[in-house]
Amino acid sequence: MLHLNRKTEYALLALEHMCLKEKEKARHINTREVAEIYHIPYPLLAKVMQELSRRGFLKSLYGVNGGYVLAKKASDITVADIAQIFEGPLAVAECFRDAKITCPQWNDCLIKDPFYELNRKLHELLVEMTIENLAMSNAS
Amino acid sequence: MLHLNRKTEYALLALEHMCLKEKEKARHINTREVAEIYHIPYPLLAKVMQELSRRGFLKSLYGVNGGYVLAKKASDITVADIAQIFEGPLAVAECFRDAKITCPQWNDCLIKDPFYELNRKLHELLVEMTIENLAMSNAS
DNA sequence: TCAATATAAGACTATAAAAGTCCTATATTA
DNA sequence: TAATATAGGACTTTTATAGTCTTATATTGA
Ligand code: SF4
Ligand code: SF4
Repeated sequence: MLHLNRKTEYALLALEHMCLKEKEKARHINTREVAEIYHIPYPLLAKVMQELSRRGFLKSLYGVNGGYVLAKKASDITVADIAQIFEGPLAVAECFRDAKITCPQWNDCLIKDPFYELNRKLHELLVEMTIENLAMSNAS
Repeated sequence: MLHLNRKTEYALLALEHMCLKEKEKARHINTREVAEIYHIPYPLLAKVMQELSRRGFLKSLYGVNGGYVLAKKASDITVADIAQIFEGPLAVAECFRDAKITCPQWNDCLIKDPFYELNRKLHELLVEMTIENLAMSNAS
């Protein structure tokens, strides 16, 4: 239960990899390299990278020696941001996700207030997890 | 993202309802009553109640005036327990769910340690949420 | 110049999980 | 003994996730 999906994981792996290797290699990092190291299906990771680029988290470069670099500081990218892109808004219950309430239980719901609190706390946890923090726990 | 499923919600609604109404009504509470109040499809809620009974959270009584009563103290039933029944073990990433590691990223995974911490903290939050606590926030 | 390389984008398929339905059996009571 | 309520299993529908395929575009370097 409460599973994050693979695209989110692939995105976080790629971003953290770039945070750790970017300066060391002093060049763009391409999708194939990341896919091979972490055994991620290339076409799927490519989609993920494109989405990150479209959303302004990566800057892309075409052609030979092309690839991506981080477009933001690693400390300004959170797991909450990335998960939101690939899985939509954080919502322990569906009534926190949609603006319009469609849940038939809503009027008499006994759990929505405590669940809203849970949602808030969980969001805090995800915001605390920045790419920089993730990278620090794996720095050699 | 990080959605709890409907069966879990239905189970929690039913349990909390029973916690609040059990003493007041001094009798068993049946599935139809709960289904009607909260607008839950009856056959689906029936399944949920049966599962809760099988797992020892409810005691059942057949026949006319039959129904269910709580088999444990409300303070001893947590959201973690109930969600576990209907959605399996808490696992932010799949490698925390299965004993045998099948994830191709595992060896080089840069995120599993921080994710494990997240998983632990999230579990704490769910264990703190007992049926009694839920009921208190809705007591009139 | 042109072949190789790498990103960009959209359509498509397959698989799995969630949600809901249907049917039949069994125990209890008024 | 008819009505009521739990028990259990099979089944269908719907939705979300995961992965694939194809084509187009920009850049580089030989
Ligand atoms: S109103 Fe209650 S039952 Fe409906 S989605 Fe929100 S928390 Fe769940
Ligand atoms: S090893 Fe890493 S990528 Fe694989 S499931 Fe665990 S956290 Fe996710």
